[in-house]
Amino acid sequence: MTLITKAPRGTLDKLPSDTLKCRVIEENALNTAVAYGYREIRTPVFEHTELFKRSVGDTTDIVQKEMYTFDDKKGRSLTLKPEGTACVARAAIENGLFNEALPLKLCYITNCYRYEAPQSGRYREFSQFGAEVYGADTPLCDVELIALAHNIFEKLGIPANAYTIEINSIGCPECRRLYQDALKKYYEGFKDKLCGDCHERLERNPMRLLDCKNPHCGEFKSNAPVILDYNCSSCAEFFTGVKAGLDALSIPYKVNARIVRGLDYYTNTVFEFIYRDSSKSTDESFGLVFGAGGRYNGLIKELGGSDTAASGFALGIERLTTVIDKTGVFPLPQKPDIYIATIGERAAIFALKTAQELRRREPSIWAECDIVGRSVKAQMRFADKIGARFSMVIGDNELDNGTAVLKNMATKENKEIDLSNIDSFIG
RNA sequence: GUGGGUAUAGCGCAGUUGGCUAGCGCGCCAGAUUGUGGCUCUGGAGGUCGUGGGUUCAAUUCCCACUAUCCACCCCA
Repeated sequence: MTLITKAPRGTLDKLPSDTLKCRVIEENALNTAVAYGYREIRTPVFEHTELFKRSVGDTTDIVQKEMYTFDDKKGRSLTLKPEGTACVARAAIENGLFNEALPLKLCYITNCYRYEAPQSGRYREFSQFGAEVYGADTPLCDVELIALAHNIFEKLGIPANAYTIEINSIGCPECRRLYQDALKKYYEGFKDKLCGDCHERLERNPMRLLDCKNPHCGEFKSNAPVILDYNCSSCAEFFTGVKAGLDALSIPYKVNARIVRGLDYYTNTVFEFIYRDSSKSTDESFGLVFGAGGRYNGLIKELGGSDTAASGFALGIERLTTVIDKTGVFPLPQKPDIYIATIGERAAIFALKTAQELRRREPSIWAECDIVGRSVKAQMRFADKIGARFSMVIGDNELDNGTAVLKNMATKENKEIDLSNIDSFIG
């Protein structure tokens, strides 16, 4: 299999059984968000490259090596969106949405693109559900966001013990600067004992030192400075408020001081939803992050809007699908209500008309009939294969008599019905 | 980007110490006195044995490269 019959690396065909799962997740997330006052927004798949450099951060891996960037025919540099938050922020600023009643709550489902090495649960094209709140700089706002996610998981049937909500506060930019300095100073003491990756982290992104998986470097973690100790009094108070709010709603969470987000724009609250397969490993570090988010108060101003607080999260649809496959139960796919088997041209036309009429009367009725001219036997076999609940055979006899036999495929019960009265088909 | 595994029909797999028309299971299509499903039986369609080179009389099998895929790292939803 080569060339044109192979999907590009890192992409995924969503086959009928997959799209069904995606729809369950998407409809659930969207409908649940509505109950919290979120309204859906859709933005372009590509944006000016500069948007992501400014928002995600020039030094992040996403911007430095993972973006699908190209020049259009007029030489403008465009980039396929690597995440949703920056795009929504841009659209909100551009369209003056902050002039509406605040807080402004927006949600979206969108595909994202990152040029990374594909791996389990990681694709170059993936989709996210996201929710963002603007103009609410309070712990309760963050609590409500986490509550929304929690509610979505609950409605999807994911058991509460299958995942953890892990929260942390990385403070305001001032707290973080102090902390990073302290962390750097601490690790510089062991510089010659660190692994190669950690040497780079020390320079580029010191907070990443804490989740190095090299056991050698791990030895230094326990005594390393903890970011929560460096939160200033107002940031600490904010974080206390978040915890109190979650407690009040009886939403279980764990404080995990090692959570740092990869994107530059986060401030204060950060959190992750992590699936932990207990049968696979007892190691704390093992887990699939299927959703994450936090507060990003600086972003709107950074992009040229007025100073507006913001907070939000994103869920990975594909990752959520694997979590539900392992823990929850997807509803069974729908089956046809009736299959009309036919003999001869006259009956085929009659069946086509009848099926059409049934579907017009009752759009939820799924009616099928033969369109490939197969034998009655083959038609019945097909009806069975697709799981039709009822079947009937129409031939010249039935057309002349005006009656036919409706068969319940499961119980084999037969019932005579009047072909001239289409209502007798229903029920 | 780094390291390791894999690559034979739609799916899951055999196989050849290099050699006749490359097999099996499932699935798909059709038939079993011609107007009826699930079981059974029979038949059928479907494969450039990932791609390109090399060694050889001969390569799906050996060697090399490339590509894809999976796993781990980096990073992340």
